[in-house]
Amino acid sequence: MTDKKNLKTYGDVCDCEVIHADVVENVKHKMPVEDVLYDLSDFFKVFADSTRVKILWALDESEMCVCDMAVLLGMTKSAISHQLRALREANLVKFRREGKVVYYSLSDDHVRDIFEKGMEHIKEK
Amino acid sequence: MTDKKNLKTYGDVCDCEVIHADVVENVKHKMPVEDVLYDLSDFFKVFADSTRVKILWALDESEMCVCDMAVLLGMTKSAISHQLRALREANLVKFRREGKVVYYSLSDDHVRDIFEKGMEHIKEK
DNA sequence: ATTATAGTTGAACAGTTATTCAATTGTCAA
DNA sequence: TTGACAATTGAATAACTGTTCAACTATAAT
Repeated sequence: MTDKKNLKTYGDVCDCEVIHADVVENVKHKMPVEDVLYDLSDFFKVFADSTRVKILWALDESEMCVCDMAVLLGMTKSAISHQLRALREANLVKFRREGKVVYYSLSDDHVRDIFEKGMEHIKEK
Repeated sequence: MTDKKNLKTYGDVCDCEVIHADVVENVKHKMPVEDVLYDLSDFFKVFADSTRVKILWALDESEMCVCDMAVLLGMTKSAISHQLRALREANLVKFRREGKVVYYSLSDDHVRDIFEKGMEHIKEK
């Protein structure tokens, strides 16, 4: 038997009649502000592409120039460079220039941590 | 001065003339197989949307029905349901039916781990 | 059976995104 | 200064993705 005190109509907000108001209110107060969750999903977008994952994985092994990465992944320098921009904007890679060559490397070790957690999950199932 | 033994032409694979062959070969052997990296980026795609992040965050606080989530996020049941499908396919949520109502909850605690790592990164910069 | 509501699903549309191509910049060597 | 090449950039295209809408299924109550 459902407790009527926990039910409430929210027809104006959504196409629902019956919800658990106490649960919703409780969770609403504990949720981070909208901006944080938006930034978080934006951050994960960076990992949501196999090219960028490959680049990050490679840079976790060794510093490399754009040409190295292009050859390693069988792609054009242009394609790699576009993705490196996304990685730079997410503060995941840093670079140094040596003559005509630009060497990229990981800027911190969050990448390895996040990859590990992801790998744990996909291996389990 | 650059060591010429580390340079090699790969004109057939890419628009590069000069690369560090030893680095590339070394990294190539250490890289996981293509499929794994593809699965990994697919997995992160699930976190790459603010609606799904909100749902996961909410479910980490409390089990909820579809209506609850719809009201909490100010979205239609349909929109929520579509995203729940993605979360189900990624084995991130489980559900139980009680009459007409379907209750969702997290299927394991990888979500919390991954959110923590992501938050660490975006807070730093 | 009929009605009402929770939830799911498929198609369509709009917005986003990865790669390609061409053009450009920066650096070095002759 | 001219030529060569590493790297970046902007525009265009093709593919992908999230939400909406309408139709549908499942369950419970009258």
